[in-house]
Amino acid sequence: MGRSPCCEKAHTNKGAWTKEEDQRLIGYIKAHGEGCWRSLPKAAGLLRCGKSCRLRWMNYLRPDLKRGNFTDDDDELIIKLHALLGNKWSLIAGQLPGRTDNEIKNYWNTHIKRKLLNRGMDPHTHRPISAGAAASGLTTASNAASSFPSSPAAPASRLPNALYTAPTSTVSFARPSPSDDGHSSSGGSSSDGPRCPDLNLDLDLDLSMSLPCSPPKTAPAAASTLHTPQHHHQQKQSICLCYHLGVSNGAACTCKAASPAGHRVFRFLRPMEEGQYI
DNA sequence: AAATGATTCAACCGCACCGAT
DNA sequence: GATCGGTGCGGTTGAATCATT
Repeated sequence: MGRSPCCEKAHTNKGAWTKEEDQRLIGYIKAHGEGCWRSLPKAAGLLRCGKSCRLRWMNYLRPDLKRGNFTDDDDELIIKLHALLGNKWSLIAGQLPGRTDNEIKNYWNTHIKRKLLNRGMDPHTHRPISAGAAASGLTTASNAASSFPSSPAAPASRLPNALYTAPTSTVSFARPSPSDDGHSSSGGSSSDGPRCPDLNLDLDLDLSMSLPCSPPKTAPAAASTLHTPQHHHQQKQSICLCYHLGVSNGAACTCKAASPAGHRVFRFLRPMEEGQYI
């Protein structure tokens, strides 16, 4: 029973890649393109699992990867996107051209978590740490934050509730007060009342603004017939999230980057809630 | 200079999903 | 509708590197 393993483990290398392996992989993909990772190792003469090849290529060898430090702007964007999407690293990475999900995940765990903690924010909920447990009378948005995905099983469709259920076309998150930039746990935002008091963010989602990228033409029709989405692979039932985020145009929106295999039409998607229309 | 602890990040693992059959 | 193979994602691990004593 069960599935056959993705590769014959007894005959595959593991661990760090050598330069020779890298060159083989690069050479093969340059010649034949990505795709069919399962058969790639054999075709390329690599004693590696297909998944390992894919990971190496995606996270390290791809020519369009941006190496080097994250800027403060990157940090803030990641924080905002994490507040909206939770641990959906691939979606977050979709908004940071040249960055990989793995890189962002690592960066989050090693840097941004600490940064938020230093601000007195809970990196999971994006709420002030001391006020978090005591918070009551939560708004929709703060409910969304409190249900954030530390739970691996949390369906993606449940995550960005702040977006999904926002009663108006604009969702505003409280801006952290200057005094928060330290150890303040009083959290100026906690007294902001109904305006998403616990999400210490500065993220305005004005859906009435001029849209940076058009929603996919096929999405509305598909979305109109969808049922409850259960996962994040929703190209048939999704719209471009850039569209809703109001991400600046051009490079930031990588929605239209299709994978060589043509699986992904839009790279940055969010599932539609039932009954929701564009 | 050596030992120890902390941090970083590439890589692995298991699972879930999609498309094909 | 059920099953299977391929792929992608998120969580975790562990070796390498850095900082401190």
